[in-house]
Amino acid sequence: MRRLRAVTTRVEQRRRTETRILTAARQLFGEQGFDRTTIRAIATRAGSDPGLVMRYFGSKEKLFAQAAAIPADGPIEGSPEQIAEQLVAALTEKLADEPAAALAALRAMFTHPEAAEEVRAAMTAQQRQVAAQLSGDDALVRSGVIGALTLGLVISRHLVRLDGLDASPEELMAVAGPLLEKLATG
Amino acid sequence: MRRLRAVTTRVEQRRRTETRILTAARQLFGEQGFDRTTIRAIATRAGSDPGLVMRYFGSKEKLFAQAAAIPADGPIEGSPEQIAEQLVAALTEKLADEPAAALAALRAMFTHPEAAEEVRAAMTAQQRQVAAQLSGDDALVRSGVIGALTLGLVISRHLVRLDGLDASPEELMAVAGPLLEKLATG
DNA sequence: TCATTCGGTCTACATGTGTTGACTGAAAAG
DNA sequence: CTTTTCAGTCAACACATGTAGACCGAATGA
Repeated sequence: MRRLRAVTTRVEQRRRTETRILTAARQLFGEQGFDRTTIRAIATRAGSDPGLVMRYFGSKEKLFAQAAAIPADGPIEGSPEQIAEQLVAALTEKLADEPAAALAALRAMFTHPEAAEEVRAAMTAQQRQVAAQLSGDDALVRSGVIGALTLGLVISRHLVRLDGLDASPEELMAVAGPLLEKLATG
Repeated sequence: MRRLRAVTTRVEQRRRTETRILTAARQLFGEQGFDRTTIRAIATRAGSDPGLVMRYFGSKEKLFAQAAAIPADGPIEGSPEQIAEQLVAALTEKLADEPAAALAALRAMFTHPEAAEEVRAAMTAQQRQVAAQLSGDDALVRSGVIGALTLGLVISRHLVRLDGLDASPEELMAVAGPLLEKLATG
């Protein structure tokens, strides 16, 4: 303990390396999905080694679970008008910049069962909140269409890079916002 | 040639086997995507042999290209109201039953570059037609949102099986139809 | 100063997969 | 009847990948 302070301590070095690996994993999972992303590629991009990746994260599955954890959305509640307002705000944010972890989950959800469950859970949670506050016997369908529209826009912009969706979030919401209002208010 | 007629002729047998393989491939590609679908699994489901699959289709890539070919949509043209009407008709059909080949392409597009190009091409084609007929300087954005909404609904229903989207196509279109009209007419 | 921990590197193994080629038997052709 | 073609089967190969374990050297702690 009575030593000259090392330039970087050991725990800090460990933390940095883990972060580099996790960042590289998020990027690659988001770009290529789960199956096409190899432990070796992650290690290379992180400037590290496949063996370390395994030692630190246990397995490719566990690494993915950590890298593709979707941050929970805030609660949605209030009158239909307030609901619409909150939906617009949430979607605007998702269009501006969706976190890399969420993009990784979205990319992988179509081929990776656990990623599918992750996204389903997140979407279902929001959907139930919305449906509970809406009136009308088609509330469930409308909340479903809200989810589908949200999913479609986020995917089309960040993953598919569809023509016309590379506009600014404001321009997009000028078009999509009224749709959400219509769906929320009936 | 002067023989008793065989129960099934050779060319016919060949055609049948090819069809069984193609059907099995479409199903599996649609259920699990490209990477997780193995030639062996396709052969097994088709009641055939991996070697035959290769001989008949050349490679896994070529088989996928044949299995995941998206049928082209009909032309879309006319006034904004007519455009809306045609969009509603097209989407209703996609919600009722999307062909297995299209589902395979949609499932694989997020991880398989050629599948992505396939879907992009189909969507871009329709999108250009729509954008050309719409008025307003946000025509491109609106056509993009139309595409995103369509994609979101089809994916959410057939691939993600989102809550609330298992309703009948009519119920869904009762909610989504007005959105398309709004997008088309501005 | 000495022993221990631990981040990092390298090698190797087991497994699954696309793909190839040899082989068989029956249908087709003469 | 003889030869040729070809659908179908089987075994094997080359390769990539997840994963485990041995090993090294520096930071750590007494």
